[in-house]
Order: sequence, then C-alpha cells, then structure tokens
Amino acid sequence: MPEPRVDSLSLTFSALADPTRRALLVRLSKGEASVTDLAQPFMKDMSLPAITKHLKVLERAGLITKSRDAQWRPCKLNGAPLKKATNWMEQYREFWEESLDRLGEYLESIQQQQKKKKTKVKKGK
Amino acid sequence: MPEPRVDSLSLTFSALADPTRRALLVRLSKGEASVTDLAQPFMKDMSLPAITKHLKVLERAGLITKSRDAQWRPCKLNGAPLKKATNWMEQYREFWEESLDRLGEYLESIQQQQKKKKTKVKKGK
DNA sequence: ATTTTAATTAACCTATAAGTTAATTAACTG
DNA sequence: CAGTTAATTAACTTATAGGTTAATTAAAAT
Repeated sequence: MPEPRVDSLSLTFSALADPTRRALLVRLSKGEASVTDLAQPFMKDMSLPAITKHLKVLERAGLITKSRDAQWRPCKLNGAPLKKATNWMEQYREFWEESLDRLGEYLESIQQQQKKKKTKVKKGK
Repeated sequence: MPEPRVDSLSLTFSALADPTRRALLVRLSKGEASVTDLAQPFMKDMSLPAITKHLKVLERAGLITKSRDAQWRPCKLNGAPLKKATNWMEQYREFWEESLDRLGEYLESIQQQQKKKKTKVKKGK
C-alpha cells in the first residue's frame, strides 16, 4: 500500500467540514440507504453526481462503507473515525470546561455584588 | 453583521482538517504564545506568512483569539467551538460503541472455537 | 533618526474541492 | 433483446486552500 498523502484525522475532519456530508451522515445514522435514497432530499440543490462525489469523500475517510445489492449501493455509517476524532478533541476538554468555570465565577461575582448592594443600600432606587 | 457564508461547524471542522493547525492548537494548549513562538517549530517547513494565514483560519473559526502586547500578538486557545464539534459527534457515539460490541462478540466467538478445538482434538497439530 | 524585531499584507502560483452536463456501465424488467 | 433504473465516470468550470517572495506597517531599541 502506498503511504496515504494525508493523515486520517485530516481526512475525517475535512469530510465533516461540509454540511451536505454531515447531513448524509445524519441520515445514515437512521439506517442504511442507497445512493438515490440519500440523494433525494438534496436533488433540489444539486445533481446526483455531486452526491456520488460526497459519498466518495465520506468513503475515503472511512466514515461510510458501500456494499452491492443488484444495481443499488447500500451505504452504511461507520463510527470508528468519529471515535478517533473525538479522542483527539478530548485533550481540549479542560479548555471548554474552563470557560464554563469562568462563566460560573462570573455569575458568582455578580451574586456577590448583588448581596453587597442589598446590604449597603438601605432603600433600593 | 452580514450572515456568514459558512456555518460555524463547517468552519471548525475545516480549521481542524490541517495537521499544521492542529499542531498549533496543541502548542497553544500548553499556554499562550506569540506568532513567532508558534511558528518556530515549523520554520523548516514553511514561511512565517504561511503561519499567519493558518492563525487567521483558526481565528475565523473562533478556536483562538489574538491580543496585542507591543509588537507581539499573543494567541490564546478558545475551546468553545471544540465543545460544539464534540457535541455534534456525540450523536454517533452508539455507532462507534456498537463496533466495539461487535469486536467483543467476535472475540467471544473466537474463544468459543478455541474451547471446541481444545476439547475435540486429543493431540495438537 | 535609524535600525531591528514582529507581524501582516500584497501579489502571485498551483493544486484541489465542489459543482455542472453528457456519456457510460451494469443489472433488472417486459 | 430493448428499455429502464441506479450509479458512476469523464470532461470541464470556478472558487478557494495553502504555499511562495517581496513589500509594508508598527513598535522598540540603539
């Protein structure tokens, strides 16, 4: 096998960086579907070959697999790459929780101020 | 504000879809750093303007913020968009856990077979 | 006032992403 | 076998991503 020219995380994230492809994955999370099934909600916006291409991107990223059933190509979601992507993000959990902490602290400080006002000022406004 | 032409999830995922940018985020998770600090490990591979551009992409995605300190632009990681991205992925958790289940089942079935062999075959080989 | 340091902007190049229409392949159906 | 359905491939267009070098801005240091 020739070394892939882009790493798998990059493949995963760039596959996810398109709303049509994310919608296709959402649809596939409800169950297997053929290409025309998948394309149906998008046919107002784009052609069938466009969907074929999007599915190829998802397939190359390992996010779906295609099988064959007569002239249909049933597609199936594969969660494994999403697990890897989530694992990568986990290393930043503290950073988004930290900001929630800051929000918490802020809210507390607000409450403190409110208390001070209530005790200091005899008659409100 | 003019409506952004791409949704924020797409911005986040496409910002993450580049190994240089992911490395910049990893570096920033260790603490704030200026542009040249951040660029230093990459100067063998690319120019400073290239890093400036990568930082712009991260900034547009809300993954970092830049402040000013004399002629330096200290950059700081912002986890919020990663939280949103992780939340989106959560809806697929069952799909990657399911595959682990399948692996579990497979391993069990292998063990079953091993047991059968051990009891059935009197002499190995 | 001049020079150095930090960073960005401008102008440009090349590859590729995302779409199109038209043609093709492959399997089923009458 | 002729026709239909499902999907892909081919050929092409346009926009953008990611890089370059050279020029520019802005603050600090000499």
